[in-house]
Amino acid sequence: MSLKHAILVMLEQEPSSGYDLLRHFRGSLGYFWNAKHQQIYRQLKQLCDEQLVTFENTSQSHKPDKKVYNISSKGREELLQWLSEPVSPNKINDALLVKIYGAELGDSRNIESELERHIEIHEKRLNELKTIEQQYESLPEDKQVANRYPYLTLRRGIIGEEAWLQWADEAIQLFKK
Amino acid sequence: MSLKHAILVMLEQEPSSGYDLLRHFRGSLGYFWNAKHQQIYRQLKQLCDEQLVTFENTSQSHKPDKKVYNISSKGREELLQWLSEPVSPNKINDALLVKIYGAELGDSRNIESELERHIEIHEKRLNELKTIEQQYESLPEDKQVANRYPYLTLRRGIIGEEAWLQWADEAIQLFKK
DNA sequence: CAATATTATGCAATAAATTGCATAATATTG
DNA sequence: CAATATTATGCAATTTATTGCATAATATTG
Repeated sequence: MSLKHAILVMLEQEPSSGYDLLRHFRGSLGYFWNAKHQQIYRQLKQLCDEQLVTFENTSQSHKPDKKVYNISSKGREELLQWLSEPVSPNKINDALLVKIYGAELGDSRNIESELERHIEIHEKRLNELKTIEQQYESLPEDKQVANRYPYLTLRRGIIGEEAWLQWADEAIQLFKK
Repeated sequence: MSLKHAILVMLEQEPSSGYDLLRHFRGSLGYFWNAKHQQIYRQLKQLCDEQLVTFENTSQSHKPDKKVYNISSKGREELLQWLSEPVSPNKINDALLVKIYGAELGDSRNIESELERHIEIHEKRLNELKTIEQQYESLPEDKQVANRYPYLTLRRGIIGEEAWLQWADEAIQLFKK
């Protein structure tokens, strides 16, 4: 499980509320980790129990109160430990590919339109990522250097989405035959 | 959950035992669905309970008995139904990227060697997939046409792995700086 | 001939993720 | 001004996935 560590990595960068983390997961970091708000809030509570994070109640004007979480020194230790351990490569469980695998059975036009729907989603995603990349490229060099590792994860997203779309092109051509 | 449907899709192609399915998942199909043997056996039992599959006990000479599962007509219905429903795009939860995101904190040489370890795994995987592709390409045309949809999923694997390695190249260059 | 790998199956416990439910204030759009 | 979206939080139940344990026969390699 790395939701724990994904959260710690983010808190290390800056103190955040559960909602901040959620947006982070949905936005720029969503191309490498996904989590629902229920999962995040629960995980934050657990991290509190394990004393890996602390929090402060912050009242906001005209908005509900929020809890701003900070990584603790114990949390930083845990994170460093985890960073030094090997992780296993990503497992792919891709329902769309299961469908395509079985396309002979079903209505291939239906599956084709499903594929087109996915293409739109991936194109949108790629555009979002490229926008973030442009923002990165317009940063002064020192800030680019400071963010080179997070930038690498962005590159993974871009290269991954481009490859996905390249594959989808091949797929569509086969469906059109 | 699509393990259910992944199994049904495979049983639709040919009757298999739990162990056959496991090898299928580990081998040619592993690039789009992963499952442990415990999960497969349990799922097969559930599919039996739901009457989506049937099975026959087959005794083998010099080997333990096995149960060969068949998709039932009810199972085929269920599968067709599922094929017509939309699925949501794949969620990516990539622990390696979490690590790279946080590489500034940890020992970057450590993370670099971790990356190299992953590169070897992905290179091996790509070679396996390309071997399968060559086998496909040497099939007579009618068989190629018959397997064009499963072939598409193979293409997804190849394009995906190539893109991964392309990204890893970029990443290694940055670590070497 | 001993160790290891492969074929073959499964239960039980735990961990993780998803889904449903629940609240509540402000902001925005039509 | 009503509807919808956004900000903000969380519990409970269910579903899925992983890990540990367990067995047992044959095949292969050193």
